[in-house]
Formats: sequence, structure tokens, C-alpha cells
Amino acid sequence: MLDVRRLRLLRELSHRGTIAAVAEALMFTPSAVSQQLSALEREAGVALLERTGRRVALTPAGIALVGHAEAVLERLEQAAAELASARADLSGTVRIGAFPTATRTILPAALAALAREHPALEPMVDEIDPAEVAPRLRAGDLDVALVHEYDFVPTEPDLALDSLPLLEEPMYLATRDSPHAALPAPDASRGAASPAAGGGADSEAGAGDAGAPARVALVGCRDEPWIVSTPGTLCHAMTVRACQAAGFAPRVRHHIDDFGTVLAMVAIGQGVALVPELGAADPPGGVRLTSLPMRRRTRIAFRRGAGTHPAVVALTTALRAGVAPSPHGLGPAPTSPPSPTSPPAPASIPAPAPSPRP
Amino acid sequence: MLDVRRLRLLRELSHRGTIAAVAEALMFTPSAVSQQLSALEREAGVALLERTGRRVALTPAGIALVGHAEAVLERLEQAAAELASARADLSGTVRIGAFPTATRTILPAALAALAREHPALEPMVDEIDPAEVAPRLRAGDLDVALVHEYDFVPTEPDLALDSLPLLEEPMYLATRDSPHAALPAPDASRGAASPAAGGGADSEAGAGDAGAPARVALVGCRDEPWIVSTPGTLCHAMTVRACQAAGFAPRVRHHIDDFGTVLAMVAIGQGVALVPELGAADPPGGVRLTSLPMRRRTRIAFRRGAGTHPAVVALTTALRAGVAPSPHGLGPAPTSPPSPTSPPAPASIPAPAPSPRP
DNA sequence: ATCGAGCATCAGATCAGCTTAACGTTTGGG
DNA sequence: CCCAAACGTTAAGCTGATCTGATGCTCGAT
Repeated sequence: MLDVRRLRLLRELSHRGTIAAVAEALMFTPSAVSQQLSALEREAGVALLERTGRRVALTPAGIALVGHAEAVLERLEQAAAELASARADLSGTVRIGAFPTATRTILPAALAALAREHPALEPMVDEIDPAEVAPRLRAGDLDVALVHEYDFVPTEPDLALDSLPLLEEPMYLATRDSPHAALPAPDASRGAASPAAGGGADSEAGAGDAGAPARVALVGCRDEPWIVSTPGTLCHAMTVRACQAAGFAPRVRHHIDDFGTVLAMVAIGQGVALVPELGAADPPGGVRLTSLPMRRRTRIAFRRGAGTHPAVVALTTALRAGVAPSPHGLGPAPTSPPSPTSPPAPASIPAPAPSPRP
Repeated sequence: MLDVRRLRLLRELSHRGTIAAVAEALMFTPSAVSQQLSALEREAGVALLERTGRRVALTPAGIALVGHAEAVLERLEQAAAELASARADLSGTVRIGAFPTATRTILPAALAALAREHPALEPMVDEIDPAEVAPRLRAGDLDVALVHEYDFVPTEPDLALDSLPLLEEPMYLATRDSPHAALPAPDASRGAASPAAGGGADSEAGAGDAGAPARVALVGCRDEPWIVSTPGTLCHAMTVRACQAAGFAPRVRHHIDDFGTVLAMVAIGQGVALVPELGAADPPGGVRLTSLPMRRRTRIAFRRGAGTHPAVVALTTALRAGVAPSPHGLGPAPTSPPSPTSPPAPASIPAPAPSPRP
């Protein structure tokens, strides 16, 4: 009988590409992974890995086997979920991954509700960029994660993961708002003073192609210094891609992840930035927020098969309850098909942007 | 992650009922099985076994988990089958279980063809009663098995196994055929001299209810001594049930498994017997064979998921080729729906017969 | 009441699998 | 062109999981 633990190593290898990465992800030494994969090949009787130089690649048989591994692991996840449902009290720990903004805005209320409903359930939160979520969910480091996806930043599907929509929010262009501004006024300057008041309702082109109108708003800032997130994060990719789509490459001055800090920097004229509504809940004075027709969609991701796990259900319920009745303009995500085959969670930042660079 | 080896123990327990039986089947000591199941319960966090006196029973959670175990093991079986397909040469050993008659009649030709087509494949044959096939397939002792099922002997479905039809043959009542017979002549005495000549085509009621006509033929022998197979075998159950359905309990004189020997005993007047056509290919003189409207269906059984394993496919092909062009009256099984969800293989001799006893 | 079947537990032995350490190879950069 | 970092493999040693064997208990049958 094929060893499922070894199949799991193979699956990780198919995602990460190198044995060293698999080892790091699953907390082993590369030696152990190498030995176990060799053993797997031995019991399979077929070559699964092709040693090419200092790198390994999966053979067709290896790729096929990964498919079976995914199926088996999914079923085991389902079994674990059913067992957890059978347990009388919902106890143990849930490891939650969340991007920084979510940790501050939507998570606290959800955790409070969770503690009220299930006192024995101990949530553990990890602040983590969505780009790292997929590997850590697969590896079992995390059980649930809040991720977001932006227009312009495609998400590649992951067979091992599943996700449900949570909310959708508009994006804003943050510029300095001073009467004697040296900044060129953005053309589409209908900017609301605070999105918390006006809400997301004033974003004109709700769902259509976000390219053209966004370009109009952005090109006015093509010569401004930009404040973006740390390279490697999804938010960094988002800003760069949006600018590329508008036809220019942003001149980056600062790398700052926290949107509160970003807005403070904008207020003192250190640059412009793109911020999502949740990151601009309480903007400092002197910042003009221009609603863009780009949106950010936040989803709840988990391992495929774990969607019925009571802890996941409880957290999902708590998160939705915390989002739905909110007076904020950001509505809950349109109750889109909550099918289990809905677009999976994002993995990592892929492929270069298709737009040309001047 | 749930340990699949332990899940396999749980599945076996659900079939066999006692830890001791599981241990014997999987070549462990009861101690090891007990420890592993305890460990499984610990990692499940729920009670899976209910210790009731000196016996264990599965809890609802345990039963549910068995369902997942079946699914996981089936998928692993599929994976193994696909890997074997990817292997260039079909080599290794196939362990085949077959009932004695099949071992002598249909298996040799198939093994010869198999050796011709796949010289590197080494078949190992175990002569075994169909009643024991299911456990041994599940345990991995066997890879493929020839089993048969009789009218009157219901087969209980087994989620872990799958099967394909191979052939169908009529049953005969064997009685002494002497001019000055002290035996009462069977009413439906149209007996062909040799079934190999007349074939199964002269059995009147092909598929209909076999009860009534069979009763007519059998009741004439209600006072004869009977020769039946060893208790515990499927063939034993078949004769007893058929007689019960005809309204009497057979007076058993001999327990003999080999149908050739049975017919020899019939020829010298030691009793009467029910024999399938394959068991009566070359009957000795002095035996009258009366065709009955009962049929025996032979199937090829294997673990669910292994249906695409090249070794299984090769053996199935060889068996079918050996049966189809045969000049014998016994046709190949009517090409009934070869769906993978066709009636699974027989397990063991179940439930008492519904017919009353005088 | 006694016996045997079945299961749990404990101590000891065995073996699979992990880590450390050392080595060969490849590849990208200076 | 050369070097250093990255990657994978192998050998040796160790640890923990798991199996065996012995013991004790409970229950049902003779």
C-alpha cells in the first residue's frame, strides 16, 4: 500500500519544485525528504522524479500520482472534519492566517464572537501575507486563512485548497489634499472626504472592466513618488500591476506595509498610494481619497475537504456575522455561488503583467 | 493527519467484528491491533469502539470513519493500478484465488495465455472457497479471485470489492443411471448423457424464478442420501438451500468437495448430488445428469479501484478469451452491464434461509 | 463454578525514519 | 574563467514508533 505521508511529500514537491523547499515547509531536513521520496519511488516501481542537474522534476507518472495524492488527502481532511463534528464540544486550537489589515479590522469582532460561542476553542492568529497562505495551509501550519485578491493580480488555482467569499471593497487612490497642492489634481477627482461616510457606493463602475477608468485616475500620478508595500507581498504586486496597466511604472520611494502609516506619509506629502477601504477607515487630515473602479475581494481559504470542519464553519459564521450588519459601505461579498468548486485561494504572485512598458 | 494504516485496521474490524480476527487476517498479534486502534481513537478525539464486555462494537463515528477509509483505500488502489500501468513491462506476481473446479477447468488455459502475453508476470494460484475470498482480497493476500454465486445463496455487497461477470453455467442433478435402478426416476428426467454435448441450451427456464421447476426435479430425491461439499463452503450452502427451497432437508451421507469424486460416488449408488456444468465435463458411466433451471454465475473479483490494474486487466482478458470461443455449451456470461458498480463480490455465507423446514 | 475466548496493558525488542555530517554536482555571478 | 552558493545524495548513528510476548481482567458458556 502506498504510504500517504510520502505522497504528501510528493504533492508538496509538485508545488514547490525543490526538495529543499519541501523540507523547509514540512519541518524536515532535505535528507529526510530525499530518502522518503526515494522510498516512494521504490515502492511505486516507476521513476517519479527526474534528476536534472541540481534540480528535480516530476515525471508524468509522478504528476499523475500527485493527482491521486490530492484526492486521498482531501478525503482524509473530510474524515477529520467529520470526526471533529462528532466531538461534543468544539475544542482545540484553530490556526488562523490573516493579512495585517484584516487582523485589525474584521478579525477582532469575529474572535470575540467565536470566544462567546465556543469558549473551548482556542484561536491562534498569524499575521501573514496572502502570497504565503497557500503553502502554509497545505503544510498544515494554518487551518483557515483570510486572503484577498486584487484586479490585475491573477490567482492561480490550487487543487488542494478551497475558499469562500467574505467581502468585497473598493480601492482608493490616496493623494495629498492641500489647497495649495503642488500635486497635479487627479482628473477623476470626485474624491469623498472619508470612505467611512460616503461608503463604497460612490464607486462608479462596480464590476466592469476596471482598466480604462482606473488608468484615467492613475495616470495623473505617474510622476509622483509612490508608497508601496514590501516587495513579494500581494499588495506590492497590486500597485505595480495597476500602474503598469495604466501605462507607467511607479517611481517607488517608500516600502510600507501598514496602510495607516502609508496614509500618514501621504498626508505629509511623501507620495501617493493605493489603499483598500479597510485600510482607510480613519484617514488623517490632508489626505484625499479618490474612489477607483478597482475592487479587492477577501475570501476565507482552507484545505479542500475541511469546509465542513466545525471550527472552520464556526469561524466563517463569525466572520460573516461581523461583516454583514456593519454600517460600513463595504458590503458582504455578493452571495456568489458558494460552490465548493469556486475559485480557489491565491497561491503566489505569478506571471509578469501583460501590459507594455513605455 | 489520520493514519491510513490504522484506518485499514478499522475497516477490517468493521467486517470481521473482533480484534482477534483482524489481527489474524493482517498477520499481527491482537495486541498490536488493539494498540493501533487505541492510537486511532486518540488522534480522532472521539470514541470509535465501544468496549462491551469481551467484545468491541463500532460507534456511529467509527462507522462513518470506515466509509472514509473505504474511499481512501480505493483511491490508493487506483493510484497503484495507474503506477503499474506506467511500468514498462508487466512484471511481479499476481496472486489469484480460485475455487477448485475453476482451477482445473478454466484457469489453465488462461494461465498459459497469460504466460505467453506477459512472460515476466508470475501468477500464484490459491485454491480457495469463494466464501473466504472477500476477506483475503481485502487483506491483500490475493489480488484477483474467481468466485461464483448460486441462486438461493444471496451474496452480500462489499464496498471494498468489485467484480466482473465471467461466465454462467447450468446446474445438474446427478443421479444413478442404471436400468434396474432402485432409485425413483426423477420426474423431469430429460437428462442429457453429457452436458458437454447437449450444452446448457436445454435448460428450460433460463432466467425466470428457479424455485418451482427446481423443486419438481429435486423432490423426487428427497429421500435419497446426498453428497454435499464440506460445511462452510458456498457449494455446501447451495445444495442445502436448494433442497430447503424444494421443501425438504437433505439427508447428508458424504462430504466431498471434488465434483469428479462426487460423480464417481453417484455412479456407484452412494447418493445424489447437485453439480455445476464445469464439474460434470466428463461424467463417468452410470450417472444421469438432469438439467435444472438453476444457474451458477462465475465472476472475477478484485479490490475496488484495482479494476484498471494491468495485471487484473491481463488476467481478465485471458480468462474471457479462454471462455468465449469454447465449444462448450456454457457461454460467456451475458455481456451484462460491466459497470464498475455492478453487484459486488460475495462475502460469506449469510442469513438463514427463509424457507420453512418440515 | 470453572473454563475459554476476547481485549487491555505493560515491559522489552525491533525497525523505520529522522538528523548530522560529508560529498559531488550544477549554476549564476564576479 | 573561477568561485561560491544551492541542491541533492549518501553513510552513520540515534530516537521513537510499533510489534511481540506475558499478564490480568471480564464475560459467556459448559
